[in-house]
Amino acid sequence: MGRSPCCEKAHTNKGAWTKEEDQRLIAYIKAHGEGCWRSLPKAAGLLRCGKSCRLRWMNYLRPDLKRGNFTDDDDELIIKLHALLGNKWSLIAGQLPGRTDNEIKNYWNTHIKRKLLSRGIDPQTHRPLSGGSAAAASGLTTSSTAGFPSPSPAPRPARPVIAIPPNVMFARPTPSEDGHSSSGGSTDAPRCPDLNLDLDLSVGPPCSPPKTPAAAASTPTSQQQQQQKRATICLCYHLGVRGGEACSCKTALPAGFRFLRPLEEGRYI
DNA sequence: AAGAAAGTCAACCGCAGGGAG
DNA sequence: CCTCCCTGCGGTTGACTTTCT
Repeated sequence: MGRSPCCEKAHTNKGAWTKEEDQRLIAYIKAHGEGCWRSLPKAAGLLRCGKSCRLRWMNYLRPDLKRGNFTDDDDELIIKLHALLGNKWSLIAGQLPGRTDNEIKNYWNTHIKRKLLSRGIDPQTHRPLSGGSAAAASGLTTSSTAGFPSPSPAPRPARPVIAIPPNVMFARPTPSEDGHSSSGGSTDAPRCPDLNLDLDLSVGPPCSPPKTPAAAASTPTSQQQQQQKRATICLCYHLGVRGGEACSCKTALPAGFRFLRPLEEGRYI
Protein backbone atom coordinates (compact mmCIF):
# COMPACT_ATOMS: atom_id res chain seq x y z
CA MET A 1 0.00 0.00 0.00
CA GLY A 2 2.92 2.25 0.57
CA ARG A 3 2.40 3.61 3.99
CA SER A 4 3.47 7.17 4.35
CA PRO A 5 5.92 7.86 7.14
CA CYS A 6 4.35 9.07 10.33
CA CYS A 7 6.42 12.18 10.25
CA GLU A 8 9.22 13.98 8.52
CA LYS A 9 12.02 11.99 9.99
CA ALA A 10 14.63 14.37 8.67
CA HIS A 11 13.45 17.16 10.96
CA THR A 12 12.57 15.32 14.10
CA ASN A 13 14.48 14.74 17.26
CA LYS A 14 14.97 11.25 18.54
CA GLY A 15 16.13 9.77 21.77
CA ALA A 16 15.64 11.02 25.26
CA TRP A 17 13.27 13.89 25.86
CA THR A 18 14.51 17.11 27.34
CA LYS A 19 12.74 18.94 30.13
CA GLU A 20 11.83 21.69 27.74
CA GLU A 21 10.21 19.25 25.37
CA ASP A 22 8.30 17.71 28.23
CA GLN A 23 7.07 21.11 29.34
CA ARG A 24 5.96 21.99 25.86
CA LEU A 25 4.07 18.76 25.51
CA ILE A 26 2.44 19.06 28.90
CA ALA A 27 1.46 22.63 28.29
CA TYR A 28 -0.03 21.83 24.93
CA ILE A 29 -2.06 18.89 26.18
CA LYS A 30 -3.24 20.86 29.19
CA ALA A 31 -4.48 23.55 26.86
CA HIS A 32 -5.89 21.40 24.07
CA GLY A 33 -6.31 17.92 25.45
CA GLU A 34 -5.08 14.70 23.96
CA GLY A 35 -5.66 13.56 20.46
CA CYS A 36 -4.61 14.31 16.93
CA TRP A 37 -1.10 13.19 17.69
CA ARG A 38 0.00 13.58 14.12
CA SER A 39 -0.51 17.30 14.12
CA LEU A 40 0.35 17.84 17.76
CA PRO A 41 4.12 18.18 17.40
CA LYS A 42 3.84 20.99 14.93
CA ALA A 43 1.14 22.73 16.91
CA ALA A 44 3.11 22.36 20.11
CA GLY A 45 6.35 23.44 18.52
CA LEU A 46 8.04 20.13 19.04
CA LEU A 47 10.49 18.53 16.67
CA ARG A 48 9.14 15.09 17.40
CA CYS A 49 6.89 12.72 15.56
CA GLY A 50 3.36 12.28 16.82
CA LYS A 51 3.97 8.74 17.89
CA SER A 52 6.87 9.83 20.01
CA CYS A 53 4.75 12.52 21.65
CA ARG A 54 1.97 10.10 22.36
CA LEU A 55 4.36 7.58 23.85
CA ARG A 56 6.03 10.16 26.01
CA TRP A 57 2.70 11.39 27.30
CA MET A 58 1.19 7.97 27.85
CA ASN A 59 4.21 6.40 29.49
CA TYR A 60 5.74 9.23 31.40
CA LEU A 61 3.95 12.55 31.55
CA ARG A 62 0.35 11.63 32.22
CA PRO A 63 -0.67 13.08 35.56
CA ASP A 64 -2.46 9.96 36.69
CA LEU A 65 0.57 7.75 36.43
CA LYS A 66 1.63 5.91 39.51
CA ARG A 67 5.39 5.78 39.69
CA GLY A 68 7.24 3.53 42.01
CA ASN A 69 7.59 -0.07 42.94
CA PHE A 70 5.07 -2.74 42.25
CA THR A 71 3.62 -4.44 45.30
CA ASP A 72 3.42 -8.18 45.71
CA ASP A 73 -0.27 -7.91 45.06
CA ASP A 74 0.48 -6.12 41.82
CA ASP A 75 2.86 -8.91 40.91
CA GLU A 76 0.30 -11.59 41.50
CA LEU A 77 -2.36 -9.70 39.64
CA ILE A 78 -0.08 -9.23 36.67
CA ILE A 79 0.80 -12.90 36.69
CA LYS A 80 -2.82 -13.89 36.78
CA LEU A 81 -3.78 -11.46 34.09
CA HIS A 82 -0.91 -12.61 31.93
CA ALA A 83 -2.03 -16.19 32.38
CA LEU A 84 -5.44 -15.09 31.24
CA LEU A 85 -4.63 -12.62 28.52
CA GLY A 86 -1.14 -13.42 27.33
CA ASN A 87 1.06 -10.57 26.21
CA LYS A 88 -1.84 -8.15 26.01
CA TRP A 89 0.00 -5.53 27.98
CA SER A 90 -2.49 -2.79 27.33
CA LEU A 91 -5.29 -4.92 28.71
CA ILE A 92 -3.24 -5.86 31.72
CA ALA A 93 -2.32 -2.25 32.25
CA GLY A 94 -6.00 -1.40 32.12
CA GLN A 95 -6.48 -3.42 35.28
CA LEU A 96 -3.70 -1.61 37.09
CA PRO A 97 -4.67 2.03 37.38
CA GLY A 98 -1.75 4.34 36.98
CA ARG A 99 0.43 1.78 35.29
CA THR A 100 1.31 1.77 31.62
CA ASP A 101 1.57 -1.12 29.24
CA ASN A 102 5.20 -0.30 28.64
CA GLU A 103 5.93 -0.27 32.32
CA ILE A 104 4.22 -3.58 32.90
CA LYS A 105 5.88 -5.10 29.89
CA ASN A 106 9.28 -4.04 31.17
CA TYR A 107 8.45 -5.19 34.66
CA TRP A 108 7.34 -8.53 33.37
CA ASN A 109 10.49 -9.04 31.38
CA THR A 110 12.83 -7.92 34.12
CA HIS A 111 11.21 -9.14 37.31
CA ILE A 112 8.25 -11.43 36.95
CA LYS A 113 9.77 -13.74 34.40
CA ARG A 114 12.57 -14.45 36.79
CA LYS A 115 10.19 -14.76 39.68
CA LEU A 116 8.16 -17.38 37.85
CA LEU A 117 11.22 -19.24 36.72
CA SER A 118 12.43 -19.39 40.28
CA ARG A 119 9.11 -20.98 41.14
CA GLY A 120 9.60 -23.50 38.38
CA ILE A 121 6.89 -21.99 36.22
CA ASP A 122 7.20 -21.30 32.54
CA PRO A 123 6.46 -17.57 32.17
CA GLN A 124 4.88 -18.06 28.79
CA THR A 125 2.66 -21.02 29.46
CA HIS A 126 2.25 -20.57 33.21
CA ARG A 127 2.72 -24.28 33.56
CA PRO A 128 5.35 -26.01 35.65
CA LEU A 129 8.61 -26.35 33.86
CA SER A 130 9.50 -29.88 32.98
CA GLY A 131 11.33 -31.39 35.90
CA GLY A 132 10.13 -28.78 38.28
CA SER A 133 13.36 -28.93 40.13
CA ALA A 134 13.54 -25.20 40.37
CA ALA A 135 10.37 -25.06 42.36
CA ALA A 136 11.48 -27.83 44.59
CA ALA A 137 14.80 -26.15 45.07
CA SER A 138 13.19 -22.87 45.91
CA GLY A 139 10.86 -24.51 48.36
CA LEU A 140 7.82 -23.16 46.62
CA THR A 141 4.85 -25.24 45.73
CA THR A 142 3.27 -25.32 42.34
CA SER A 143 0.32 -27.36 43.37
CA SER A 144 -2.22 -24.64 43.75
CA THR A 145 -3.71 -22.47 41.07
CA ALA A 146 -1.43 -23.60 38.33
CA GLY A 147 1.64 -22.82 40.27
CA PHE A 148 0.52 -19.66 41.90
CA PRO A 149 0.92 -19.49 45.60
CA SER A 150 -2.22 -19.44 47.56
CA PRO A 151 -3.57 -15.95 47.93
CA SER A 152 -2.61 -14.35 51.12
CA PRO A 153 -5.19 -14.66 53.86
CA ALA A 154 -5.55 -10.94 53.99
CA PRO A 155 -8.26 -9.64 51.69
CA ARG A 156 -6.97 -8.39 48.39
CA PRO A 157 -7.40 -4.69 47.86
CA ALA A 158 -10.12 -3.77 45.47
CA ARG A 159 -9.09 -4.00 41.86
CA PRO A 160 -10.77 -3.40 38.59
CA VAL A 161 -12.28 -6.50 37.13
CA ILE A 162 -12.81 -8.06 33.80
CA ALA A 163 -16.40 -8.76 34.43
CA ILE A 164 -18.15 -11.15 32.10
CA PRO A 165 -21.64 -12.39 32.85
CA PRO A 166 -22.04 -16.15 32.94
CA ASN A 167 -24.15 -16.23 29.85
CA VAL A 168 -21.58 -14.60 27.64
CA MET A 169 -19.56 -16.72 25.29
CA PHE A 170 -16.67 -15.42 23.32
CA ALA A 171 -16.53 -16.03 19.66
CA ARG A 172 -14.11 -18.82 19.02
CA PRO A 173 -11.03 -17.17 17.65
CA THR A 174 -9.89 -18.37 14.32
CA PRO A 175 -6.23 -19.04 13.75
CA SER A 176 -6.02 -15.99 11.59
CA GLU A 177 -7.63 -13.88 14.26
CA ASP A 178 -5.38 -15.09 16.95
CA GLY A 179 -2.51 -16.39 14.98
CA HIS A 180 -0.37 -13.48 15.97
CA SER A 181 -0.90 -14.13 19.60
CA SER A 182 2.44 -14.30 21.24
CA SER A 183 1.27 -16.42 24.08
CA GLY A 184 3.54 -19.06 22.72
CA GLY A 185 4.13 -22.42 24.20
CA SER A 186 2.26 -25.61 23.75
CA THR A 187 -1.47 -25.57 23.24
CA ASP A 188 -1.89 -29.24 23.83
CA ALA A 189 -3.49 -28.58 27.15
CA PRO A 190 -5.09 -25.61 28.77
CA ARG A 191 -2.43 -23.22 29.84
CA CYS A 192 -3.85 -22.99 33.30
CA PRO A 193 -6.10 -25.98 33.72
CA ASP A 194 -6.91 -25.31 37.33
CA LEU A 195 -6.30 -21.63 37.40
CA ASN A 196 -8.12 -19.99 40.23
CA LEU A 197 -7.93 -16.39 39.31
CA ASP A 198 -9.53 -15.05 42.43
CA LEU A 199 -10.27 -11.85 40.64
CA ASP A 200 -12.69 -10.38 43.07
CA LEU A 201 -12.41 -7.13 41.32
CA SER A 202 -14.69 -4.51 40.01
CA VAL A 203 -14.64 -2.13 37.14
CA GLY A 204 -13.23 1.14 38.20
CA PRO A 205 -13.69 4.42 36.52
CA PRO A 206 -11.64 4.91 33.43
CA CYS A 207 -8.24 6.13 34.39
CA SER A 208 -7.93 8.55 31.55
CA PRO A 209 -6.41 11.84 32.42
CA PRO A 210 -8.72 14.67 33.22
CA LYS A 211 -9.76 16.65 30.26
CA THR A 212 -8.86 20.24 30.07
CA PRO A 213 -11.13 22.67 31.81
CA ALA A 214 -11.59 24.50 28.58
CA ALA A 215 -12.58 21.38 26.80
CA ALA A 216 -14.98 20.43 29.54
CA ALA A 217 -16.60 23.80 29.60
CA SER A 218 -17.12 24.22 25.93
CA THR A 219 -19.15 22.27 23.46
CA PRO A 220 -17.13 19.21 22.68
CA THR A 221 -15.64 18.98 19.28
CA SER A 222 -15.81 15.76 17.38
CA GLN A 223 -12.27 15.10 18.43
CA GLN A 224 -13.12 15.64 22.06
CA GLN A 225 -16.16 13.47 21.69
CA GLN A 226 -13.96 10.79 20.30
CA GLN A 227 -11.65 11.15 23.25
CA GLN A 228 -14.55 10.85 25.62
CA LYS A 229 -15.75 7.82 23.76
CA ARG A 230 -12.35 6.26 24.06
CA ALA A 231 -12.15 7.13 27.71
CA THR A 232 -15.30 5.20 28.46
CA ILE A 233 -14.46 2.12 26.50
CA CYS A 234 -14.72 -0.79 28.87
CA LEU A 235 -12.81 -4.01 28.89
CA CYS A 236 -15.73 -5.74 27.25
CA TYR A 237 -14.74 -3.74 24.22
CA HIS A 238 -11.25 -5.10 24.28
CA LEU A 239 -12.49 -8.61 24.78
CA GLY A 240 -14.91 -8.38 21.94
CA VAL A 241 -18.19 -8.40 23.82
CA ARG A 242 -18.88 -4.70 23.93
CA GLY A 243 -22.42 -3.87 23.21
CA GLY A 244 -23.60 -7.26 24.25
CA GLU A 245 -25.21 -8.21 27.45
CA ALA A 246 -21.80 -8.50 28.96
CA CYS A 247 -21.02 -4.89 28.51
CA SER A 248 -21.28 -3.09 31.77
CA CYS A 249 -21.34 0.18 29.97
CA LYS A 250 -24.95 -0.48 29.17
CA THR A 251 -26.24 -2.26 32.18
CA ALA A 252 -25.45 -2.59 35.79
CA LEU A 253 -23.10 -5.38 36.58
CA PRO A 254 -24.98 -8.51 37.49
CA ALA A 255 -23.60 -10.81 40.08
CA GLY A 256 -21.80 -14.00 39.38
CA PHE A 257 -19.36 -12.96 36.74
CA ARG A 258 -16.65 -15.20 35.54
CA PHE A 259 -13.78 -15.08 33.22
CA LEU A 260 -13.78 -16.56 29.80
CA ARG A 261 -10.51 -16.82 28.05
CA PRO A 262 -10.75 -16.29 24.32
CA LEU A 263 -7.07 -16.48 23.64
CA GLU A 264 -6.51 -20.11 23.02
CA GLU A 265 -8.26 -21.66 20.14
CA GLY A 266 -11.20 -23.66 21.20
CA ARG A 267 -10.47 -23.38 24.85
CA TYR A 268 -12.18 -21.28 27.40
CA ILE A 269 -11.78 -20.82 31.07
C1' DA B 1 39.25 2.27 42.46
C1' DA B 2 38.47 0.56 37.88
C1' DG B 3 36.55 -2.28 34.54
C1' DA B 4 33.14 -5.80 33.28
C1' DA B 5 28.80 -7.76 33.53
C1' DA B 6 24.09 -7.62 34.49
C1' DG B 7 19.90 -5.18 35.13
C1' DT B 8 16.58 -1.56 34.13
C1' DC B 9 13.70 1.24 31.49
C1' DA B 10 12.64 4.94 28.06
C1' DA B 11 12.07 5.15 23.42
C1' DC B 12 11.80 3.44 18.62
C1' DC B 13 9.99 0.47 14.95
C1' DG B 14 6.77 -1.90 12.25
C1' DC B 15 2.31 -3.82 11.95
C1' DA B 16 -2.72 -4.22 12.45
C1' DG B 17 -7.32 -2.47 13.19
C1' DG B 18 -10.79 0.93 12.82
C1' DG B 19 -12.86 4.68 10.74
C1' DA B 20 -13.52 8.39 7.39
C1' DG B 21 -13.99 9.75 2.75
C1' DC C 1 -16.80 -1.56 -1.30
C1' DC C 2 -12.25 0.20 -1.48
C1' DT C 3 -8.42 3.05 -0.21
C1' DC C 4 -5.97 5.73 2.79
C1' DC C 5 -4.96 7.83 7.25
C1' DC C 6 -4.48 7.73 12.15
C1' DT C 7 -3.95 5.57 16.36
C1' DG C 8 -2.60 2.01 19.40
C1' DC C 9 -0.11 -2.19 20.41
C1' DG C 10 3.65 -5.44 21.12
C1' DG C 11 8.44 -6.52 20.27
C1' DT C 12 12.94 -4.85 20.34
C1' DT C 13 16.83 -1.81 21.03
C1' DG C 14 20.20 0.79 23.27
C1' DA C 15 21.61 4.09 26.76
C1' DC C 16 22.11 4.46 31.45
C1' DT C 17 22.62 2.61 36.19
C1' DT C 18 23.83 -0.72 39.51
C1' DT C 19 26.30 -4.64 41.11
C1' DC C 20 30.05 -7.70 40.99
C1' DT C 21 34.92 -9.02 40.49
